[in-house]
Amino acid sequence: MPKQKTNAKFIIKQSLKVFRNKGYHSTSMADIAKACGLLKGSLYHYFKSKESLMTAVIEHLHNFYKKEVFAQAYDEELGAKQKLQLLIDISERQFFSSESGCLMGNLALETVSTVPEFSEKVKQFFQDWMDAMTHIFAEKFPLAQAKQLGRESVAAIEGAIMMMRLFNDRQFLIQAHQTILQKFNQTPLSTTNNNP
Amino acid sequence: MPKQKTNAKFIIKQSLKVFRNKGYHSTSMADIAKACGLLKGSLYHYFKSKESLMTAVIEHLHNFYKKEVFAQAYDEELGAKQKLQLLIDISERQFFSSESGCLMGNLALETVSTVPEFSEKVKQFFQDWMDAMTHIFAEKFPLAQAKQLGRESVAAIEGAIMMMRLFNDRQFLIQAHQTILQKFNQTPLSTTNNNP
Amino acid sequence: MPKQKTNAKFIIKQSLKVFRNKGYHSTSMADIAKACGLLKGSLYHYFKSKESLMTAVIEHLHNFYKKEVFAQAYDEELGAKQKLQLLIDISERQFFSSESGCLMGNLALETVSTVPEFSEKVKQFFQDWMDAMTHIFAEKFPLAQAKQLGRESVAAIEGAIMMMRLFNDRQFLIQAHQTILQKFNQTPLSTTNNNP
Amino acid sequence: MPKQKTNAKFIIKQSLKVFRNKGYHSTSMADIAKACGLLKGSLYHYFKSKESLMTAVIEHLHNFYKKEVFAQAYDEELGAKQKLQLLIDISERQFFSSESGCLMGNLALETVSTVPEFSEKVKQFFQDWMDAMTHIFAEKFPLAQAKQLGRESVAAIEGAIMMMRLFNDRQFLIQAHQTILQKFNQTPLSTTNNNP
DNA sequence: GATGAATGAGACTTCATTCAT
DNA sequence: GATGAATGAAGTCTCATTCAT
Repeated sequence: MPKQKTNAKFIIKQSLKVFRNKGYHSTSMADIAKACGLLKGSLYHYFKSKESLMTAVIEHLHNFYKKEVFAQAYDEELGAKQKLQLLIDISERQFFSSESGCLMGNLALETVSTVPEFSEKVKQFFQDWMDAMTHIFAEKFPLAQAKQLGRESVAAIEGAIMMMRLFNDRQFLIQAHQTILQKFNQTPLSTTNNNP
Repeated sequence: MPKQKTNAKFIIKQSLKVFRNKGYHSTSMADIAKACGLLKGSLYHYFKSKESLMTAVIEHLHNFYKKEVFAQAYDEELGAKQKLQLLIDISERQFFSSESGCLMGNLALETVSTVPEFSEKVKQFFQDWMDAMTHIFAEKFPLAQAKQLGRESVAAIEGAIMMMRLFNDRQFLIQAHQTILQKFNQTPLSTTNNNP
Repeated sequence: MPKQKTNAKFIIKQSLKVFRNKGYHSTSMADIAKACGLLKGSLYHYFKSKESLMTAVIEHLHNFYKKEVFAQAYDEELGAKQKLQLLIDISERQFFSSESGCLMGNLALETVSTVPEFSEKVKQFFQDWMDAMTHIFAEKFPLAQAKQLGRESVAAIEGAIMMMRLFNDRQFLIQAHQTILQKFNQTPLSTTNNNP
Repeated sequence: MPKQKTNAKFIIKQSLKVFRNKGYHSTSMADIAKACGLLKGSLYHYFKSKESLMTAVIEHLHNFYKKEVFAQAYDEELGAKQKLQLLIDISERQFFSSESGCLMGNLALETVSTVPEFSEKVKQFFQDWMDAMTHIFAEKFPLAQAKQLGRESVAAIEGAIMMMRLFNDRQFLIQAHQTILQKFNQTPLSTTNNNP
């Protein structure tokens, strides 16, 4: 039975929820402290600033996705279609489990012009995600097309999450995922396609 | 002879730029004042609060899109495909002209959980946009499918704008628009099997 | 038919009402302008500052009381008791006609330590009032006692007006006035009172 | 070993002095902070707003009077006259010790039309005071008359404090108290004619 | 390690006052 | 004389951060 003692990991996990829900600027250190059952001052034993806490949260989340989600794309025991389905299932579960959308997407829009340090990390996250998708599509499609599909898929998912949250309607994300699967099932663009 | 003094419209236009770039919470009234060549206090001659200024900005932008963009979808002198192309061209020009993405999308994520008043207005904006897209698709596709396509198109565009801004790469939006056009050219799902 | 045109007198009269109701510090120039049907800036054609406007209001009210109220105390065609009754009747009517108590009393408490210029004028007002009461009592009582009664009467009336306003109960003032009349009807303190 | 740090009680006591002297609206949080040896922001650790601080001050003062002053009226080991004398002595000492009059009276006039929340509390204070006076008078006078005397006494004291402060002359309050004692020594109005 | 008092910069907002029109 | 835009100082309040206990 693990003791639920306060430590950096616990603070990160609680912060993640608060940041994802309220955004970076609207979240106060007091909000986070409350979510952790601490007082404001205590947070500074673990993180030297709000910004460094946010950075830790970003990295935690990025690592989580790398291990739990993107890694599936490189599990060569599975077929491409299986992998795609798996990625979609896992991330759908993630985004459904919180009502607050995607922290990385939220951050992308909120801090791109105010906290460039975050942008770099958020870009890396999305790059990894697009690479994973590209890798899957590349098993069936030419690389250039696979890249397009990877980029487009991630963008479509993020757009869908935005609309899902705004309208409180999960159908947006479900639909986006279905469309991605359909695209995978399309015939690749053949570069040479003039048969009788 | 044009009036010289600052007026509400000018403040709205300047605010739009600042809000779109920095977000709502990170933009101070001093930022806006500077962008308008005024001092903080002077803004309160025109808007009684930061929130009411933001509301005016939202409404201004919504009206602009209604008149200049969405209206094209209902111009029955044009064919559906022409209309779709027109919508895409106009909004692409809009989103390219600012480096800051889409204010409505930014707001959607930033304020959905902190300023519900804005969310309502942002929702109306996206609903109008989706309706316009749906109206175009409905000329070729069954209504249910047209609705899906309308929702998906708007979501995809917003996702693409997010990525475009983050990666500073217009290709995301261009690609999203191309995909929408391709979808329009697809064969509709036939709801009726064509047996004798 | 006198034209109700804006002039200093009109502004003074409107200001009096607003100041009496809201107090000096809580009344803004915009409040006064609205009560006069003007805009803020226009007030400065008539008074160079809020303080000078307040001063004019004090002087106006002081003059009004001198002429319409205190003067009765020196109308030697009337008997002392008649004069007292008259003073009471007139001032009761004044204080009943507004729901906002006594401007001078309000000012006395609100600005005594923040705007000494007002205090001096307010003191003169109350001094004139006490002198008038003293003058009446002096027709029946020895001067020292008359002075006491004059001071006490004015104080009691002001206290009653305070309570009247707070509790919205005119009985306080009515009762204070009755008590003053009773005091007048008492036998004077005889300085030599050792009769068998 | 007494705690060293500032605490809410200390802030309340310092605030009381400042509010009583300058009034509610003219007192800034910076004024209070200075009186407490703090900076503005620090006050908000103890009170969430200026209004809630003022409320705490009112309640503190009300409780003080209930325990230290009004309670004397209900100490049935004393005779009515003794009690009256005691009440007067204690409150006289209070009002002499500050040069700023009576906070409750000041507030009554300043905030009756601008901060209704305060008015309610101020009314309760004066009601308790009048009840205490009434209780004493009722030991000698019929209840209706005792009520009148109670109301009138409190009103007269407040009026006297106003004049005392304005003219910087303690004689006003001394005189008011003497008059109250004299009234107590009067013969009650007999409600029953004493015929056989 | 945890507290919570204290800080000080900066946010939104109000308002008396000025001045060009 | 009247306007209302503009000012700038000052007010209330928030918050990331520090630090003695």
